[in-house]
Parts: sequence; structure tokens; C-alpha cells
Amino acid sequence: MATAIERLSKTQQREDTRRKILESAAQVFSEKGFYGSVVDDIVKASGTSKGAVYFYFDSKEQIFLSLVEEYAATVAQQLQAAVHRSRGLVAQVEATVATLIRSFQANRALAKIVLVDWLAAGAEFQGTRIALKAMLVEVLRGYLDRAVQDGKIAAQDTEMAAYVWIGAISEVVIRWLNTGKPTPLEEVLAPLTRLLLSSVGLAPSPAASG
Amino acid sequence: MATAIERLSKTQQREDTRRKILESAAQVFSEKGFYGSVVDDIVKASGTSKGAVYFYFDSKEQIFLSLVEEYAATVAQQLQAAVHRSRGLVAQVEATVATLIRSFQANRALAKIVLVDWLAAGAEFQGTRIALKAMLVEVLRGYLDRAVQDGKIAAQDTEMAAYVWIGAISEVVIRWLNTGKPTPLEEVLAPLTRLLLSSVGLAPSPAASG
DNA sequence: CCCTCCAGACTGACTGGTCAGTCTCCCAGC
DNA sequence: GCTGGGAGACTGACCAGTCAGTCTGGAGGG
Repeated sequence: MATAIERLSKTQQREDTRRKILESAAQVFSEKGFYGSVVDDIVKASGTSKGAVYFYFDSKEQIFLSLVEEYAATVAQQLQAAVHRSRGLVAQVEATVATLIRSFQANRALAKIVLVDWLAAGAEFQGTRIALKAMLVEVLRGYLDRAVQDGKIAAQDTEMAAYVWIGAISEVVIRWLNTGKPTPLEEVLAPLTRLLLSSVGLAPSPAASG
Repeated sequence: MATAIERLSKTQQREDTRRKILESAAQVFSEKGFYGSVVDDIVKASGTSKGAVYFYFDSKEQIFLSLVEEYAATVAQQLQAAVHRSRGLVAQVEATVATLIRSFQANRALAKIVLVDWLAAGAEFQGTRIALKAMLVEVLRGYLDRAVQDGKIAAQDTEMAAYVWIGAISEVVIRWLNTGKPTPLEEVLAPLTRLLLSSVGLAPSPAASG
């Protein structure tokens, strides 16, 4: 009785172990960085074994990359959904920033990995990282180019502006990771968005200014 | 004859070796990162020996920290001098940004170490890093607070704005490190400064807008 | 001047610890 | 009784740091 409920099927169990390893890895990597972490830390934290870890992943490096890529995919999806719900350029920018900030707030460990550890990880990691950043740059740049086309802002180096925005957002999140300020991170949303928008010459939407 | 010229005195030779090790270390660390670099790389690049390296430095970590601290001291001095020469708030902000950008341009390897590798280095390195960043934040925040006091800009979270500025500058330099764009880096100066100033509600000085 | 001798800069083979990844064995479920 | 998921002891490469020894400039005595 209740077999189907209290027991996990093999497939479920399998998924479970894999996810547990990944979650523990996120914790460990975010605390000690990639090089400071030892595979045995992940083994211990996940309550599994080295055999299990190397059954699901080819290498320590691949664990890290899986973590980052799965998170990036999730965020990309959230971004797309958020932007889809928004009408108007400014609202879309606001939605993008809000989605990023809220996601980092909800996933502190992954935020640290993506924003801090990933940067300085070896050359093997850089390709994926730079490509993903370029994607986000393209999105932001698209908004800015449209604003220029619509005559809402003056012509300018929109690519650089996109990098500036990303740098600004990252730094604010990194401050939160390092110092805990502000708690909750979400508090930066209104002032940060205002700063970003006015840097290129846009005004925040009335709704978001409170 | 010419003994004094062609031969180095012991003290000079000593300084020379130390500097050579430090310069090679900057190169090696900037290419491979802290963890990817092996002390023997530095030995090889500097044309000295492991003994020499450990004669001048206690550890690999200390080489890294010496590098960063000496560079930070140089930049701090340059910043102070540049600001001292400038009259007016906006001019001082412009001088600060210009000094940072020019210094990074002139010291690519050190820029990479400070902006990229230092971030993700182990916990041992974080104290110094966060303290130094906080110093720069205080300087920028000082400008902004004065601007608020003088009624030049609206009251706002000036500390966050300072972090935003630092993040923006870093990211632009990191893009240059990764992609080489723009060459020379200095080209970002005018548009970047304009972006930063207008983010808080200031206008660039007429001289710098060209 | 020249020679002696020493401090201290420098060399590089070596060591000891660490850790990613492997291998063998085991067990639960089919 | 067989198979696939898992346990954990083990291996070997790697590398920070050591140390016993060499070399050299130059101070001081003759």
C-alpha cells in the first residue's frame, strides 16, 4: 500500500540524487569558490559519495558548468516571461532589472557563483561566460537602440551603455553579497532603476517611482 | 672604467631582482589567474629561481598581495594628485574617472588582476579587497554628498550610486580586457563620464563633452 | 694594491601534503 | 542471479614550500 507515494521510483530517485548533488555544490562553491572547494566537500554536503558524484558528472568543472548553465537558462526564461508581460520600453527595462535582482535575491548562492566565482575561473569557463553576458548585453542594447530610434533618447554608444548597466547591477548585488546591504536586496530596485534610466536620459515610469 | 654604470651595486641588483619577479608575476597571474598560475611559471618568466622567489616573498599569496597593494597605492596617489589639480565637483569626478581608466589602460595586466582575479580569490584576499573598494566608494560618495548639499542634485542613496559607478567603470574595463574594445580604452572616457554624471542628475563640464 | 674570507643573494633537487579522478566491491530491486 | 546505482578506499600527478649547498661582491688586513 502507498508504495507509489512513499517510495520513489528509480527515475525519481535518480533525479533526486542528481539534484541534491547540484544543490550542495551550489552551496559549497558559493562559500569557498571553485578552487577552494574540494569534491569531497560536495560529497559530504550532499550526503552521497564520490561514486555518485562521478556517476552523474564527468568532472568537478562540469558540475560547476551545469550549475551555471541551468541557472542561466532559468533566468533567461524568467526574463523573457517578465518582458512579455510588460508594455512599453521603460516598463520592459524595469521588468528586466527587477527580474534579475529578485532572482539573485532568491538564489544567493547561485548569484555569488555567477557574479563572482565564474569571473575568475580558468580560461575553460570564459567562453560560456562571455557568450551569456553578450546575450544579456544584446537584450539591453536592443531596448536602448529602440529608444534612440523612437527619438526618446539621444544617439549614443548603446553597447557601452548596456555594459555599464550590467556592471552597475552586478556591483550592487556583489555589495549585497559581501556586506548584506541592503536587506532585502529588493530595496535597491527603485533607486537603481532610476539611476540606470536617467544615465541614458530616460525617466522612470510613474508606477515604479514610489 | 664605467664600473659604476655597467655594474649594478648589490643594493641595485637586489631591487632589480625583486622588481623582475613582481613584474613577471603580474604577467603570469594576469594570463592564468591566481590558481592557474604555478610558482614555477613565475620563476621561469622572471629568469630567476625558486629560491630567489622565496627569498623575497613568503608565499605565492604574498606575491599576489604585494602586487595588488603596490598598484593600489600608486593609483591612490595618482587619484589624489589628479583631484588636487581639478576645480569644481564635476571636474573632480571627471578627473577621477579619467585617472582610473588611463591607469588601467597603461597597466593591462594589473587591471586584469585587480578587477578580475582578485574578486574570486580565496577568502584570505577579501579583507584587503573590500577595504580598498570601500575607500574608493567613500571618495565618490563624498563628491555626491557634496553635490546634494550644494543643491546640485536631488537627495538620493549616494552610497549605492557610488557602487553603481564603480561597477560601471569595472565592467567597461573588463569588456576591454575580454574583447579589446574599444582600442584605445580611453575612447570610453567621454561617453562613460557623461553616463555616470547624468545617472545622478549632473551635466558634464563643457570642456569634456567633445 | 692584492688576497682572504664572509655575508648574504641565489640555485634547484627534493619533500610532503593534497585532491581529482578511478576502481573494486556491495546492495537493493527486479 | 543479475544489473544499475552507489560507497569509499586508493592512486598518482601536481605543486607550494624547504634546504643544503654555491657563487659573488666587497670589507679589511697585510
